[in-house]
Amino acid sequence: MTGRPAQNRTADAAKRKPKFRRRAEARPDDILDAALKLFSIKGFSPARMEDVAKEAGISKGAIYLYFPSKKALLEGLIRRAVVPVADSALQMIAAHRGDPRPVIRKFLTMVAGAIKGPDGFAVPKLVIREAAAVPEIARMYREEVIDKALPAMTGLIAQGVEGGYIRDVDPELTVRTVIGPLFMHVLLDEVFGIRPEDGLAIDRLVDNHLTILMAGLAPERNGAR
Amino acid sequence: MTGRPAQNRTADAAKRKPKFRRRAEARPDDILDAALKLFSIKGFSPARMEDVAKEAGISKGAIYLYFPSKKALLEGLIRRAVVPVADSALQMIAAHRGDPRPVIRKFLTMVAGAIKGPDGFAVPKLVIREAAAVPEIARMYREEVIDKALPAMTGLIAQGVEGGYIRDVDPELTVRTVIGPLFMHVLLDEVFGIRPEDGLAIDRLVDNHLTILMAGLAPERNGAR
Amino acid sequence: MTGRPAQNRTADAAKRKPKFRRRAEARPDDILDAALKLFSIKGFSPARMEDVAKEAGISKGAIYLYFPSKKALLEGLIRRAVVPVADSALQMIAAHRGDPRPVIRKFLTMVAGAIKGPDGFAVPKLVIREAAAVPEIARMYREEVIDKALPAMTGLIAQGVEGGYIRDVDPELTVRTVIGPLFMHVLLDEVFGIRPEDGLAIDRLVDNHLTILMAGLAPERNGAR
Amino acid sequence: MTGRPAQNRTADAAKRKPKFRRRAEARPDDILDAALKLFSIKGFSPARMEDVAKEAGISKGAIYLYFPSKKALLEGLIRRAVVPVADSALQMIAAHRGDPRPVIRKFLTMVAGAIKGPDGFAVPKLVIREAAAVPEIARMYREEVIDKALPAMTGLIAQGVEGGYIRDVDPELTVRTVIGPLFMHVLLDEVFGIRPEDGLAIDRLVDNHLTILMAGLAPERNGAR
DNA sequence: AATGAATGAGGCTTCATTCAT
DNA sequence: CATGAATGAAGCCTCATTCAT
Repeated sequence: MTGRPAQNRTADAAKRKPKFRRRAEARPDDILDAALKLFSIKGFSPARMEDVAKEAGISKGAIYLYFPSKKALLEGLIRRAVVPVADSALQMIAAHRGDPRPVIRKFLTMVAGAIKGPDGFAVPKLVIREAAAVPEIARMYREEVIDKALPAMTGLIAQGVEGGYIRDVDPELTVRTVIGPLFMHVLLDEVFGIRPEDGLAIDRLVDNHLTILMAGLAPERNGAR
Repeated sequence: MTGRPAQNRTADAAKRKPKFRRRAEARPDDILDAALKLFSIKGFSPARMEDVAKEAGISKGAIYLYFPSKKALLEGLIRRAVVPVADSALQMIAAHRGDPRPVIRKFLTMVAGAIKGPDGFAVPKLVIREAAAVPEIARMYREEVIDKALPAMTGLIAQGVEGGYIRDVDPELTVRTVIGPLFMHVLLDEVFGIRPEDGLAIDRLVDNHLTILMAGLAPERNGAR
Repeated sequence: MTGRPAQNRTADAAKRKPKFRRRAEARPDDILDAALKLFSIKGFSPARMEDVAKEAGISKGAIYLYFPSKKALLEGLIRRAVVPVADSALQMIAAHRGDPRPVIRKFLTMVAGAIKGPDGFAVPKLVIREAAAVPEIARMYREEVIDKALPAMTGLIAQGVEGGYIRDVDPELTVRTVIGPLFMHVLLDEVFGIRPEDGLAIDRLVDNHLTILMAGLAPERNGAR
Repeated sequence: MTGRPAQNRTADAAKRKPKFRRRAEARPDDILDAALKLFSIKGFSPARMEDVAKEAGISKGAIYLYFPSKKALLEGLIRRAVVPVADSALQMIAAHRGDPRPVIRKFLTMVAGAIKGPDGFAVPKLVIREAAAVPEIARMYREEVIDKALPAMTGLIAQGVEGGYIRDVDPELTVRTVIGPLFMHVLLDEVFGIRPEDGLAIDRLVDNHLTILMAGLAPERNGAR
C-alpha cells in the first residue's frame, strides 16, 4: 500500500534522445521510474538493465553512474516509495480517541485513493514478488510500512473494543478483515485482470466492504448472535 | 487458494539417494515437487535447472525427458495443483439452496485447512509472482481456479441476498470481503513473516473473521440502514 | 625457473573440433596450456577467456567446468608449474659437503637445460609480469620456488666459504652473482629478442659465466686482494 | 636500467589540489607521473584512466588534451624515461681506453645509484611487464636503451680482453655476468619482496659482486685455472 | 582549457539446453 | 532411460573515449 506519483519524465526523455549527449537533472528518478515499470512487467530477474536504460532514455552505462548494481536499483525503488508512507496517514490513526469506525472508513478510502492512480500498486506488488528472493526489500518494506501501519490499526481496533464501539473481536486478526478485501480486490485485478464490469470500481468496493464491515463490527444489540 | 496434495516425496528422495538407485516411476511428480520448492524459494527465473535436478535426485538431462523446457516445468506445476481444486469443493457451493451462510463458513474452513499444510500456499504464491512474466500460468490458473471459484461464491451470495438471508450487498464485490482476509493473513505470513504470536493461527483467524462477516452480512433487523 | 613439458594436445583438439560434442580426458591441462600461451602473449588481463577456450579447442563455458574464474586459471597455471621444482634439484644442493663449486656448475647447467625448451621460461616470466597485480601468485611462487632455491644456494655458498673453498664473500648477495647472469640472458632474449648471433646459446652463456664465476670465487692465492 | 629524473610532482599535486587551482604548466609530466605510478601498481591494462586522472589531480577528460589514448600514455612514459639515459653514461664508456675494469666499477655504481631512488626501477619493470603486449614500447626501449648500453659495454670488455686487462672471455656474453646480478637483485626485491635484512643494500650488493667479478675477470696469473 | 556525464563496445560469467556415451 | 560434459547465447558490469557545457 503505497504508490508513487511518478511523473512521466520518461516520455520526455525519449523525445530528447536524438541529441547525442544529454545533461543531468533528475536522472536517478527517471531511472527508478523505468526500473519500476520493467520490473513490474517482467519481474526483477528477467528484466534487463539495457531495457531499463532504454526506457529511461539513457545508455546502459549511465545507470551505473547512479546505482551500483541492479539490486541497488530494486532497493532504491522500494526505498523511494516507502518513505512518504511512513508518517502521513498513520498519525491520524494513532492519535484517535472515541469511535474508531469513522477512522477506519477514512483509512480505507485513503488507501483506495492511493491505489487508484496508475501504478499505485506497483511497488507493493513488486515487493510481494521479489521478497523471497531479495530478503532486504522484504525487510525494508516490512519495517517501514507494515510494522507501522499494522500496529496502528490494531491499536485503533483494540481501543474501539475497549470503548464499546466495536464488538469483542481479536484486534490483531481483525486487521486482516479490515484491509484484506481491498488487497484482494487489487490483486485480482493486477494479477488476473479480474475486475467488475465497470472498471476497477475501487470506490464501490470500499463502499460495499464498509457496509458489511461496519455492521459486522457493531456491538451486539442485546446479546443475540 | 489451492495447495497441492502431492505427497512430500522430495524429502524422501533426498534421503534415499545415496543408497539405492531411485525408483523408476513417479519421476515427473518428483521433479515438480523439486521445482515447486526451488521456484518458491528463489523465484522462477533465478532458480537453476541443475538445482531442481539435484533436489529431485536426478540429473539435469533427465528433467528434459519429462519436460521440454523450464517454462513447461512451471506450467506443469500449476496444472498439477489446479486440477483437483476444480471440481471438489465447488459442487457443494453451486448446488446449494437456502441460507448460504453455513456454506460460506464451511468454505472458509475448507480453504484454511488446505492452506495450513506445509507449502499449502506455495502454488498460488508462485502464480502471483510469475503471472506478469508468464501469462500462460496466469491464464491457466484463472481459468481453472478463479473463474470457477469466484462465480460460485458470487452466485451463492447473490442467491442469499435474493432469499433474504443476506443483507443487500453487491455479490461480486462481497466475495472480496469473504475471502480477502484469509488471503491477506497468509500473505502477511509468507511474504513478511508476520503472524500472531501463537503461530499461523489460521483457525482463530477464520473464527474471528466469520464472527464479523456473519454479523456484517446478516439482514438489517427492521429496515434501518 | 621452471618449465613444463606441455604436450601439444592443443593441436589435436583443434582437429577433432568438427565433432559437435567432445569427451573428457585431460581437459584441465589443455586449458592451462592454452591459458599459459595466451597469458604469455597478451598478458593476463588483456587475454580473453574466449581466446583461451578457442586455443584449448573447447567452448567458453567449458573452462568454467574446471576453473571457477579467470584468476583461478592463472593460479592453477603457476601451481602446476611450481610443484615439480620443489624437491627435485634442491636435494642435491642442500645435501652437499665439500667444495661447492662443482655443485654450482651442475646447478646452472640444470637450470639452463630447463629453460632451453620451448616456453621453459613462460611461467616465471608470467609471474614477474603479474605479481604486482595478483599478489597471490607472487606469494605462491615465492614460497614454493624462491624460498626453497635461494636458501639452498645461499647455504651452499656459505659452507664453501667456511670450508675455504670460496673466497670470503657474502653468501646471500653472491647468489645474485651466481644466477643473475643466466636470468638476464633469458630476459634479454624473451623481452627484447636480444640474443647472440648463433641463437640463444645458453650453453655458451653458462660456460662463459662459469669461467668468470669460478675464478671470481676462488680463494685468494696468498692474501692479496 | 634507467630510472626517471622527473621530480615527484605527484605527491605535491595531490596536496595542493584542495586549495588552489593547479598550475597550468607541466601538466603532461604530472600525468605521466601518475600513470607510471598506477601502471606500476596495477599493470597497464587494469589501471583505469580515471585513477590516473585522480592521481594527477585533474579530470579524466584533461588527460586526452595531452595524450590521445591510454597506450600513448604508456609510450610517453617510456619515451620520457629513455631519453636522458641515452647519452649521459655511455659516452664515458665508449670513450674509454686502457684498463676497463675501473669503468665497469663506475658503471655499476652509477646504475645502482639510479635504481636506489624511489621508483628508480619502475620504468624498466613496466617495460618488462608490457613488452609482450605492446611491442612498440619494447622496441623503443630496446633501441634507445639496450642497443646503446649493451654494445658499449660489450665493446669495453672486448677492448679489455684485447689489451690483456681481462681474461679471454666472450664479451657479448660477459655483459650478462656484469649486469645480471644487479638486475636480479632488484627484481627479487621488486617482485617478491626479497631483500637482505638490512634493506635493499644495493651498495653492498655491488661491492660483493665487484669483488667476485674483478677477480673473475682478471687475467690468469701464469696459466693455472 | 577543463570537466565529468554519457556512451557503448566488450569482457567475464551464468545457465538452459543438447547429445555422446 | 540416464548422465553430465559441453555449448553458446545472453546478461551484468567496466571503462576508454567523447563532447556538451
